Amino acid sequence: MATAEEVTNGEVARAFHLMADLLELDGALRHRIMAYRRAAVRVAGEERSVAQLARAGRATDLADIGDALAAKIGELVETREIAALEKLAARVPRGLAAVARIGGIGPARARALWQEADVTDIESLRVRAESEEGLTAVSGIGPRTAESIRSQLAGLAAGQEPEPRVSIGRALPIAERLVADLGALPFVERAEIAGGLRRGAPTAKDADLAVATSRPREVAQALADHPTVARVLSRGAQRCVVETHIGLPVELRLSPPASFGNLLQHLTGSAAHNTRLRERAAGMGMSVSEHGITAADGTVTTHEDEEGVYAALGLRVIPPELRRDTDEIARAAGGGFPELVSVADIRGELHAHSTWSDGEASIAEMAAAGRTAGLAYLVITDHSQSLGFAGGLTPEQVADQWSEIAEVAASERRLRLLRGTEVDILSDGRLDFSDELLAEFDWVVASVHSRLNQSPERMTSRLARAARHPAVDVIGHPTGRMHGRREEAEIDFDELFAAARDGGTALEINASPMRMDLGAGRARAAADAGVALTIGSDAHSTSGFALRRYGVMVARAAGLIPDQILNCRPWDELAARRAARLDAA
DNA sequence: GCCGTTTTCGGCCCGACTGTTTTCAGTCG
Repeated sequence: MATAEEVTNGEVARAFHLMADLLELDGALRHRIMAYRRAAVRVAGEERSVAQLARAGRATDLADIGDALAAKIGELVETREIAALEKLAARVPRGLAAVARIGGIGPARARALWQEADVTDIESLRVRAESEEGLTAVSGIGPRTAESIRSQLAGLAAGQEPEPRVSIGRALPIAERLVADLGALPFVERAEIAGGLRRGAPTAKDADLAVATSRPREVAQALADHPTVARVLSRGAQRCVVETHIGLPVELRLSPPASFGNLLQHLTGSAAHNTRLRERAAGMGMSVSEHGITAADGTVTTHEDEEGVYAALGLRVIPPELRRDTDEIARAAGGGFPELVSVADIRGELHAHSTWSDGEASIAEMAAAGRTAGLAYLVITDHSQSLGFAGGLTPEQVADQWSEIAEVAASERRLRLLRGTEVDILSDGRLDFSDELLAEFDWVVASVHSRLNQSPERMTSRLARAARHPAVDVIGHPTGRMHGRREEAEIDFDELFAAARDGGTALEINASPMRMDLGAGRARAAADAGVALTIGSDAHSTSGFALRRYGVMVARAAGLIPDQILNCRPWDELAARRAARLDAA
């Protein structure tokens, strides 16, 4: 188990990313920079403590970590510093990396701005851009680039950095509408969403679309003319980039139907996955691109579907959610993958709200919507009393609510309607209802909603205590993260997983796209630790059950099968599980 | 800086588009 003082994998990864950024701005050799980036991704994706591996002298067990980087990890672990990084940071201005991230600048032009115009950060760039000599005196920057930089600076608040990311919950529906409309064009053979949205990444920088057609210019025109599109950013024979009215960039790539599989594979990525795939291909004397696979003798083979692309490289097709450069290529070369969980596998809903607390629909309306969504059972889990701002229920209100649930349940023939609660986990780990009341619910979700910035020790013991409670069936949105708003709470996950496993309590994959919490990496680790998982839509309206799909994306990215998700099982099994735990207590 | 179906040196993933350096480097994905 990691101690609180140990250097985390995230800190090692950040140091390597920073090193790569600074080396790039310093004009270092490209492949040396790539080595740092690659190592950073590797470390960030590692489930074990890299610091402890380093202490054991085994850091080079990790791919992409050689003697030099292992020594730097060791240095960071022992001294909290890397001398080479400090030296570089003293030479290269810290703010230059932000300059390089402005569209159209990049490391080479940032370096030129620094060397030729003394630009060291966004503010000095702003000063220079407004000065008399301007930006065009700097090599590599002409009038067009200078104007683009000025307009980006104008839209940038002081101190703010570029590159906003959009939640998948906002981006995916737009991408689906565009794909449906483009796919309906008579000269379009196929249209698919690709990129991070297809891989189920929680946030997206843009939406990537792949279209098979013999008339690419007309498809690009149709995209440019689409009512959701505000303006065209870039346009060529095979690619068209637009910006939608909500500010989401959309990249459309076009290919003939014969090589659509190659394009879809390429555009789905991830970048790291594609890099690995191409390395494998190179080892086999082949070369992979969006246009096809080139053999050693120069002949190019194209593929209508992704299956063909992977088969040509001796691989089984890899579910998009797993294409993250972890171990998926090795697995695809071996036995392949089990059938991952899908929305159709989910039998019931274990986390939903009504107007009794902060939901928008009545219990009857939620029941009807749940039935329409194909649920066999639905647990109403409104908030508990201390959550005042969300209309939490007192024990008296709970009794009244049970009467209403009984009434609605009596008229529901196909849907089993159940009495649940999302009980608040108080700051010391006690629960917001008495043990006696909690034991009477059909299902209990316990969640943290306040004081998320407690020390790691307190937060861990708080969650672990709730997880050991015999009446708690699942911990809701365990880390509290919300994309773009707050990071996950600092928790000792080994300890939480142990408490959940020993207590027979599940951890939730909360499907709300703003949360998607647990995330894929944590969910995988939980499952590996023997912890059961649930997928909870956290529906606050009748349309909320549709959010299940985001939770399914997380579960698939974690490599989970239906057996590992509790609400893929019939209700009677869950009820028996709960009864056994209450009996044992 | 890493690594070995090119095996301890010499490679390292591929291509579209843009603007500028007038023949191509840089950026981006």
